[in-house]
Amino acid sequence: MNYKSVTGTRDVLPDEQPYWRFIEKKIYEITSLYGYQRVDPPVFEQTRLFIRGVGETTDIVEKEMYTFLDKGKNSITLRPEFTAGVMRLYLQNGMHVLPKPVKLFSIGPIFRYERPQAGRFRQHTQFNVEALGELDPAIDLEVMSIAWQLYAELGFKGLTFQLNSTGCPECRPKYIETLKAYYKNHIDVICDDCKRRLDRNALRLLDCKKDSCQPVIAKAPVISEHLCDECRDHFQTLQSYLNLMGRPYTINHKLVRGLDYYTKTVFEVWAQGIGSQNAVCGGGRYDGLVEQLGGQFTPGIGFGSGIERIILSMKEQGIEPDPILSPIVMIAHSGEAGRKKAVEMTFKLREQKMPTLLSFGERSLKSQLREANRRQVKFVVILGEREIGENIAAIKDLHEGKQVDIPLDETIKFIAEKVKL
RNA sequence: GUGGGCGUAGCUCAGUUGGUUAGAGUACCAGGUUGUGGCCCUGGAUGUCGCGGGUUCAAAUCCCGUCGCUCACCCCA
Repeated sequence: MNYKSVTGTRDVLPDEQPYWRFIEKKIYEITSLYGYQRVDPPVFEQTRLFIRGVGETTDIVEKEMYTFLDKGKNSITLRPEFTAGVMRLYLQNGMHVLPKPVKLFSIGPIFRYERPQAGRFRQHTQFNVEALGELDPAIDLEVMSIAWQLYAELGFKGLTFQLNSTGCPECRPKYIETLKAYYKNHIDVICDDCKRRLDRNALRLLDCKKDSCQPVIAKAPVISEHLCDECRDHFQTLQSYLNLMGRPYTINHKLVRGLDYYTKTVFEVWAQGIGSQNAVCGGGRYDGLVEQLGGQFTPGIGFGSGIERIILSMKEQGIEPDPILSPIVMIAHSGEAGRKKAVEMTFKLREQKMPTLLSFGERSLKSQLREANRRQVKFVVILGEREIGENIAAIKDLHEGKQVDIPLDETIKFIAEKVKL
């Protein structure tokens, strides 16, 4: 084999397409139900947008971006997430004059240079939702509900949100100091990774999976008990809304997200069947981001959901997507006149929106029938010497195993009626 | 970036302590029906045994290197 797909990328073959269609269809239905409009920012942006938007010290920016110089010597980066690009799109196109909240969604590929594993790829596809300009926790509920309803309508069972609040620039730094102080008293028992986290990204200390660190995490100060009044109110109101709607959720004190811009609400939806990953969906509130990128203060909340992970999880749970319609008629033929008639009839049937296949070349009727069977069509129209001579078509129903002769000029009508049934 | 497992036919895999022309299932093609699919029967085609080097009379098998895939860690959808 001379050429292979690049590490961490994958081919989506016909067998998997029904999943994609099914999911996309549900996304369109639900976003329009909630009043979200689609936007498509470009796949690449100026590198500095992501550095500023995602955060200089995040893993994504430090080691996972596909960054290159184009021929004009501009530093370009394939998007490692949607939010920064959507914020840029919002500002550049003056969308801040629209009635708030501005509610947007996107679907498209995301690129991160990571080691691939089950449920993780270097190119994956995200369904992304953003709501801008609204502080009311009801918008948090709305955004979370989009994710919820999508998975519910796809057929997922036993859904639960993982929920936490990461505070705001007011209360979070104070909490981080408290957390650091606590950890410094236990520095002799924590793992090397955690020692590094203590300096660089203290919130991630809580997410360590090493057994030896668990006792320390268990007794660590909890952020929800260190929130400022505003953040605590927001968090409590959101919980009351979730209770009202009967949406199950688990307060997860260890849930911190890897991007710098999150404030207040952070959440994930977990699923089975995606290897050691568990999130099909992750998101939260980012009230300072638009300002950070040069706009006016504009609160926002959103999430990203990985479609490949949704599909893996659907397969795991045995959820079948709606099938894609395949051709139901095939035209077989023999002899010069039959062949001509077959070409003509194929295209006429397609003009009538009848999904039709033409048998190509000069082959035995047996081999044409075999192909028809393999392609799972229901009807085969046979146009051979006998049929042409008698000005008829033989129509064989492969499911029933029955065959009838129909006058040539009535065959299209005959099939059209059969197919309707 | 770190660690484990694995690279044999289009696909899924077998290949015993190194030993003749490397196998099975499935898919594919043909015949069994000189105009009729599926099921069944018979036959056929298909491989640089990932790549490079080494050990040996002899390597798919052992050793080294390399590339790739995969799972996990970090992190994330």
